[in-house]
Amino acid sequence: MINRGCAVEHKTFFSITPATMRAACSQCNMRELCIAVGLEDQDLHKLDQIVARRKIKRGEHLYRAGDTFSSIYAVRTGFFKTDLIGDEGQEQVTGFQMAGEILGMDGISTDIHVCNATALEDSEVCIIPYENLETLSREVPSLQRQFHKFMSREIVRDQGLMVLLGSMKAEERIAAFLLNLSTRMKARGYSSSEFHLRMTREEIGSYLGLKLETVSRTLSKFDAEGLIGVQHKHIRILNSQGLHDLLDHGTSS
Amino acid sequence: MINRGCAVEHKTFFSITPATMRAACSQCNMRELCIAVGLEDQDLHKLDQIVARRKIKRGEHLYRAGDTFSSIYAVRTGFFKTDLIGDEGQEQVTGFQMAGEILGMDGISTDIHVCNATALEDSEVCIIPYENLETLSREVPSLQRQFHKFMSREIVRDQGLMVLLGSMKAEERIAAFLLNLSTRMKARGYSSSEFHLRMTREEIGSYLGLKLETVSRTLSKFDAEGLIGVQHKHIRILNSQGLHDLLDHGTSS
DNA sequence: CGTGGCATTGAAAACCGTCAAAATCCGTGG
DNA sequence: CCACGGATTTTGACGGTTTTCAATGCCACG
Repeated sequence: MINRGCAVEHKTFFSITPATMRAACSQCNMRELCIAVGLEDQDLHKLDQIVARRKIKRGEHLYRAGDTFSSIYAVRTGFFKTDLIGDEGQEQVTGFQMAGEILGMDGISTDIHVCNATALEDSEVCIIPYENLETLSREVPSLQRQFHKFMSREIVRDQGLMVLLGSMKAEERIAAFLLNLSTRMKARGYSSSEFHLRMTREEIGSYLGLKLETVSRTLSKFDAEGLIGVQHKHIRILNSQGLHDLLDHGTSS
Repeated sequence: MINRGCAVEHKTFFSITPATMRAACSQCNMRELCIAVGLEDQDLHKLDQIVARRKIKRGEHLYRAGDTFSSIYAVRTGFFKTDLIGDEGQEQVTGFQMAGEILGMDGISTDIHVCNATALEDSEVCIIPYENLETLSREVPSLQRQFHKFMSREIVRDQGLMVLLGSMKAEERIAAFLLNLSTRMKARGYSSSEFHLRMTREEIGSYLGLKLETVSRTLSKFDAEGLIGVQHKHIRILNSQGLHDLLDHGTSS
């Protein structure tokens, strides 16, 4: 639906074509954030042999709940969301992923993806076929270690979100969300104080366990208090410390 | 503090003593639920070589947030909780673990445990030293695969909890919790309709993002409606379908 | 038999969700 | 270039659910 222009064929997903090109982890500027972190040159080249790339346009799915699992994906450029659709059709966003972050590890458990992964802007991913990754990580211990660290990091991230959802009030959730985005932008060389939200208020709300009206209201309140500047999807962090203080405070009293 | 009686030394954790005995996965009746599932006999024996056991008394910690990570643990008997302590000291329970389930994978990410693991009854765990597991899983692909599946399962479990915390009302959360416990008891050969809760109302509430009073009230309401029977920590599931119906309903409308 | 932790129950208040309406933005087509 | 329509966002008023505060009861354990 969002497919105007750029009329070249981009349909072949699992062979090397303009759409899915041989990757070059050894050349990638995301390699220090990605699963390739800390690998020797010779091991990077082995990784190059199994990794391909694929472009995903905004609104397209990288995979859907129910799809057979075959690969994990590293975001190279762009922005994704993952979500689950509950029994009655309501969406629950489980994460937002940016460059260097890994998608698809939910599928290893049962060989079927349990969530959807959708591009929120035109994006590019590295495709890491899981069977090949298993094989390669048997001969490259540092790759094995990194892969395990990334799975563990996902577990820790999810538990952090459980704390947020289980014990924080709306203002604390929004503050935590903004600070988290800010930190991740900074780690990628972008401004930590000014960025565009790639997701809707509804998606933010779903992620944080709030309704979109509550998200909107809270952002407006922060704006009125001078903590942030809000213009639609453009956010400026004006008082980072003030947002931090909101977190520590709500839990005390 | 809950250490009266049983005055034998139980202090040596990483050598083979009465407290940490050589395990025998090949003999273990939990092996089909545990990480050893599907392994050939010869591979089971290799696993035996690296696994030890340890008894944990009720109230004792298996590990604490901040501890250096060295091993993951498989629950052999008993019942555990994992929790995080927030910046201001409030507890957030992140999970309850029973026989066959794996603890400690949060530590792989940074080599430091981020959560506490506490025995809620006298328990026994299998200690699986992580370095050895990495090494062995390089030569035993089916073990490698199982380990990855367990990490992925943990991710999927956490995401399910995120859905619960992000979109369910109190009654739905309690119903989901009881049904989840019931299912896991049944998988271990216990009654699915009658069991003892090993945790307090406060721990249940922390896990489900509710206050203990709400947990108590909701259990009383279910009791009054004939869905369950409640006597302190003893629970009988009287109308399993009725609990299921609560789940589907709340999400519609 | 008394103490302390845990659980239950009630009443009031806070917080967030729901419903509703208006405003703004963005892509499309005239 | 401007006008239009749909999606998104903002804002307000109200109501419901859960939390908070408080008091009582129950049970296990010493």
